[in-house]
Amino acid sequence: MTSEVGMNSTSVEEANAGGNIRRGTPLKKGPWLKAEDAILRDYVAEYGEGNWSSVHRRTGLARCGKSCRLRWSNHLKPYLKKGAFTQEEEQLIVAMHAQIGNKWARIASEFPGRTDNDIKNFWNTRLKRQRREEKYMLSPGVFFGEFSEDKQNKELATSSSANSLPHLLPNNNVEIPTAENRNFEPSQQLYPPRLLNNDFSSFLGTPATSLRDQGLNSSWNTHSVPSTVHSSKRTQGLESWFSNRNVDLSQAHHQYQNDGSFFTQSLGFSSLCTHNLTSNYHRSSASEIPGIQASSSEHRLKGKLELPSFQTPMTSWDSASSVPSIESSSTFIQSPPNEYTDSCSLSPQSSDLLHAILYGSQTPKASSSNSYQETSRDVVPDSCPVLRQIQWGTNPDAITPSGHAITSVFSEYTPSSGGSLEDHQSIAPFIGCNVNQEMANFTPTAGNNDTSNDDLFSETDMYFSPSDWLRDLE
DNA sequence: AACTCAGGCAACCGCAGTGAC
DNA sequence: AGTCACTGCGGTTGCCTGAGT
Repeated sequence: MTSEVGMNSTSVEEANAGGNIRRGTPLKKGPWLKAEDAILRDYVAEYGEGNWSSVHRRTGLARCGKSCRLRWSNHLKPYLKKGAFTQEEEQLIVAMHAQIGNKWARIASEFPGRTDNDIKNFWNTRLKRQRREEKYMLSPGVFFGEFSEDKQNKELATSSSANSLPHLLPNNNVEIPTAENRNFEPSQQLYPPRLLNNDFSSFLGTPATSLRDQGLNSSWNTHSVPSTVHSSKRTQGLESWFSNRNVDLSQAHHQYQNDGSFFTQSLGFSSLCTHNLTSNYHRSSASEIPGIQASSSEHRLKGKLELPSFQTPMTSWDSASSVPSIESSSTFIQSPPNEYTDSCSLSPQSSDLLHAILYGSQTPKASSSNSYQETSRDVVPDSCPVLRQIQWGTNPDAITPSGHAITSVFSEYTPSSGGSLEDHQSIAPFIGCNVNQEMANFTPTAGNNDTSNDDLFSETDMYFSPSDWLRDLE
């Protein structure tokens, strides 16, 4: 038979082979054959996209319309981008997910050539890893008896009930109806999500040493997320990671003591995590950390060197200061080094697009502006508005597409409610401005271990509240 | 070499939204 | 207003592959 789209019967039979499928018989499932792809391509060439349900009727292809649509949109469509996500893409995905959650199609719309399935798979891969870590971490006896079984169960239930990293989402229980319906505009919406907020406020307000001195020790250990990954992988991962970057942790630690925020940003850990890392790296100082047995420092080192995910288990959130940063972990997990990274020995993650956005001018740019911008320009297609806009954001002095300097854009969208200096300055650090004194003085207090998730954020939300932002952007 | 495990990916399923009738 | 078909989306599952033991 000759199909209506010009395919001969041989190709249709070939395509339907194996399933013993003819018209009127059950449709085929499973992997697509090349012959099936060819039929579908021909069909689309003839009739265009859409009317997927008629594919079977017109071509004899034993696939349901739904399957055809999926196959086309995910694999056969022209200009689809295959291969691994670039560092910039990863950062952007993380940032967008932090803002809008599991809106894969929405996120994918900002990635020309990428499908929602691609992005979803990418994210789920991360999620799986996190779940594993979570499971391991909550195993009785794995950690330090810090948490009661009740608490573990409760928190495990909490974390697993949400559709995705709920504890990471900036608006965990908050709808962002308007925000997700409008075009994603990084200049507005890449403002620090809650997890960034907490991370930021943690290191901003209180150096780890202070927290330690205050006896806030509960969360220290819980950051050491052991991994089910082979130890060889772990050590290879981070040890080489550090060595490749000539990261002098002793200097880093020293710098952290003097400027906790910078070091935390640079290393990509939340402050406590950072401190743990450095402390463990210097074994002699490992015992400084409450609850950590110096004798097991070697093992802990490996544990800590596990690639962290920002999807840190709830159990580690006893302190508001312990929320890992979104951009840091993604860097650790996903990001290979690049030129920009290597140009800043103490700032292995400073190459990150998000880092550039969030920390703006804080990171010195090698040879003024070109090194980074050229790099990003190379990877940012003109067809990707978000990435282009982010490029704008990397330079605090840059002019946005709307003709505003970043700082002025920031001012534009600063919530007017309260109209306070605090509101402005709360975001300021992310674009390289100074931090108000109130924030700098913020110190998480010990003894609120029973803090609920909401309470956990309450203090920092005073400073950063994406939902407030989005509401005020209305 | 066999086994295990994690990562990556493709595909399916179910639900919801939308437009035509 | 109700029904139906179509489409889009998000969640989930299963398969394949590579690395490690």
